[in-house]
Amino acid sequence: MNKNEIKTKHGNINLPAFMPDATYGSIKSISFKDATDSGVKEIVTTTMHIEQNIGSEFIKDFGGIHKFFGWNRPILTDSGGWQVFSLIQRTKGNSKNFITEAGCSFIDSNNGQQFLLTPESSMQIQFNLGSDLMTVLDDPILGDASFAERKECVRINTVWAKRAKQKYIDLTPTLSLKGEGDHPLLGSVIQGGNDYELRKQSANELLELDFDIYNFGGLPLHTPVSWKSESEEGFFHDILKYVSDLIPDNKYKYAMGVGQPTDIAYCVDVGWDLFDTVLPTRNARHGYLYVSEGQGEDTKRYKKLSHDVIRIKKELYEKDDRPIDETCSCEACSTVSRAYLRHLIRINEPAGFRLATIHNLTFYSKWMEDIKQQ
RNA sequence: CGGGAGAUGGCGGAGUGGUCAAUCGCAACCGACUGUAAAUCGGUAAAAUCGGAGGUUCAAAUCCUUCUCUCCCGA
Repeated sequence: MNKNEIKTKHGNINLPAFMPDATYGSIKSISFKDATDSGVKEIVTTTMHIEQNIGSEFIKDFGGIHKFFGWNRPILTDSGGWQVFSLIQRTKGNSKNFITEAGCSFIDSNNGQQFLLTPESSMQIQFNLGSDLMTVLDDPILGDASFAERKECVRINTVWAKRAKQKYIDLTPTLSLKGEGDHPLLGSVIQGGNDYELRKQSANELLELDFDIYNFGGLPLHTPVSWKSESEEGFFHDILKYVSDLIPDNKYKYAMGVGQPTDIAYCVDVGWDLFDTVLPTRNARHGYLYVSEGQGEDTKRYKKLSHDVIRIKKELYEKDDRPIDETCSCEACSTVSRAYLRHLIRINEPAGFRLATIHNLTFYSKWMEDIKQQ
């Protein structure tokens, strides 16, 4: 096994790798051609959104998710666990959205029907799509949930992982006959919130089940008390190193939802191979751009790596005729001024979102190259 | 010319006798964003004595008179 790359039917993934999120089947505001031009080599998409909005049976009949997207590079599918978790978090009090050991039960907002997502059905959906890297249905929990809640989530999470793995084996008859690259790889998600012992328990239980990829799950979001506010970046970094150390080096390690460029650099340092986050794309739409050091406002550092940040909507850039980043050759930097991009984004013009997204993804691509050079 | 409606902060627009030196939204400025409820969310600042004049009242942006202007309908 070569830890520098992952073999898939749709090409090899060079590690470490950053994969932008194509949540509803699209990297928001750009085309896959734009993504390719920005250096994107692999993407993440979410099974739940595809299942609910298009239907994986349809995708299967159509010829698979790669054909449907017009993207023939690797695709990692998320299980839907996080999406349901997110749904439950934001509809607290709605007794129709809940999790039991059977699976995730929730109201499909598209048709009002009760929907049950199980470890088995999530796996089936991902096979229907023809994913390259799959994720077992997991049971996320916020870092600041009660210990009892987190413990129960870890228990269910392991039960589900076991069931998902069995389903995966059932659907992969040639599994024992061929090697990596001939069948999709399967990842499970380590949970446990902000408790080291629970993380260790979760990791150990999942390691017994022998997955190809081990994911760090449950980066807390949208909570009044998140890890960030409870403690400084130190804890965030510490637990990612701690969990990475629990996973043998012959396994691929995927830090879900990470993160800021400097956090990715840190995580690579402590052993993580795969990353995905919404930050470069969402921030682009909000006018938050990543640039080389010396080109912007605040400087962010990790060891020898550093970069600046620009909040393009600020008055400061009103008359700025320079490119976003003078050292960047992306479409945005080679065609428009900061002043013009500022104008486009301030009036919510899709063309502005597109250029900003192209720039940020180009930055992330370069950043991953810089990390490899370290 | 007749009939009707209206005039409130940069803009839109609440408010029809006291609790209105005036709600709210937009625009402005600043922040946040981490397996996307996110072209979203939060904060800050600033700005109107409520078209002009007169009157009623203890009290009016709110009622009355009149003037100015705008819009709609009909000649």
